[in-house]
Amino acid sequence: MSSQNSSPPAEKTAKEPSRSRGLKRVSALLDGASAVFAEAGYEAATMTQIAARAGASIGSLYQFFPTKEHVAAALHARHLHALVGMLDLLAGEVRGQPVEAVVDALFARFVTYLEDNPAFLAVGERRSLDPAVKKEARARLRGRIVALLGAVEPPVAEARVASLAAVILHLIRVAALLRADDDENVRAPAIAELRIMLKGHLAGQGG
Amino acid sequence: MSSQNSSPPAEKTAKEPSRSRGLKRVSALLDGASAVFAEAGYEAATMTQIAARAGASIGSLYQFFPTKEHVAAALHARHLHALVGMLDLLAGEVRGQPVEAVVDALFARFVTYLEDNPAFLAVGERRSLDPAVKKEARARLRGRIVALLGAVEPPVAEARVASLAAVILHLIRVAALLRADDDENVRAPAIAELRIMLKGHLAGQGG
DNA sequence: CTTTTATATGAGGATATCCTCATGTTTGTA
DNA sequence: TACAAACATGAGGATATCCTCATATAAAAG
Repeated sequence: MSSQNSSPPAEKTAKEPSRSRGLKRVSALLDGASAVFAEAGYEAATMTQIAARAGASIGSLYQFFPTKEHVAAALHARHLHALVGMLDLLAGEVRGQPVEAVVDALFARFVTYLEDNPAFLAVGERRSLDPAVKKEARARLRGRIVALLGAVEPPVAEARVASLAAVILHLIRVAALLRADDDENVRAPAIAELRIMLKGHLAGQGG
Repeated sequence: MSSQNSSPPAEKTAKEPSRSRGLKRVSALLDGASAVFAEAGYEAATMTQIAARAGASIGSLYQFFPTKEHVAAALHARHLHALVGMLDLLAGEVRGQPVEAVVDALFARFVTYLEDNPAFLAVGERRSLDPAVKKEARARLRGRIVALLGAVEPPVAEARVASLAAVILHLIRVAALLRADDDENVRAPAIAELRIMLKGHLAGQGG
């Protein structure tokens, strides 16, 4: 019924660049894709736009990414890698600090990242994304939040760490999306309310 | 750059049905659109699929909806109307009850509605939706939640009703989306955590 | 019954997108 | 330098979607 879908199949394999020129090209192509996906969303983005934005020809784009799906997948992986790295770095910085401080820092950085890289949400929530991949991505991020909560002093009740991490991850997305949804009059108090609520909840658990 | 977009323009006007046969047809067409949008999302849905699903010809579809955008707009309006009606009904039922009960009932019905009508989220979050329309829709729904919170006993602090409503509306969406995102092991505890958090927050405000 | 208006239908025009491919250019290497 | 392999390029084929339109039927009006 549809032309360019592929959940289980997608037989084509991406060709990896081997020379330095190819590496730069791929990077530029992903940057271009990032811009286009952010502006138009995954489905409305066109391969021609992406190539143009990267200063490359359409043929060059297809040399490395045999499908638009492959572009999105590569971008998704790239951002996931960056995010995980960021969270690991953060874990080192805040080890031993109280929950409130840790969650504050986590919120601040994560939300900033999502705002600065809207393409991540665009490719991370596209309809064609394999649900298994999506779940695994979420699980990875949750895992890092669990690690953050596990190194907090005084410690959080072990039993609730997992569900807390899930809730926090969702709230972060809400906070990021909230900026676009409502206008300033609604948004600022709502974000404040969100933080107060979460902090109150955390205070009740920990100590 | 793109073929079927229209944020400000969209000059074409939809023709309203005047005979009973036309009314039925429009209803059937919207039902078909609902099913297709829910399964494929707005962008991947095709007018041919919608017409087929409604048991109508493609020409008949275009008779009443000159554009796919018009179909989505009509569906959006229809669901908004239904939701507002539901919330008004609920307001009558829970008047004078404590916050916790009201919020529980609100969550239950709203989330159920969103789960039963996934097309509403599909058309409500499509990229081509005019931001002004989106904001207005959110404002309408927030307004009804404000009304609900205003008729609670004992009363909630007036100053926070607005931001509470905004937060609740977002949490409802999270709860609805959460079902699809994570698997049962994560999801159930996360929803429980969300409710506990919100209730704790409300208890702290009200009495 | 006749006329007029609303509704029904599906082939096909216009367009846009994904992707291929034959050919040319650069880069690394022997 | 000479050769091979990686990379670059853009015209155009295949396809799919949106939407139009000429024509046909049902239903209300006169």
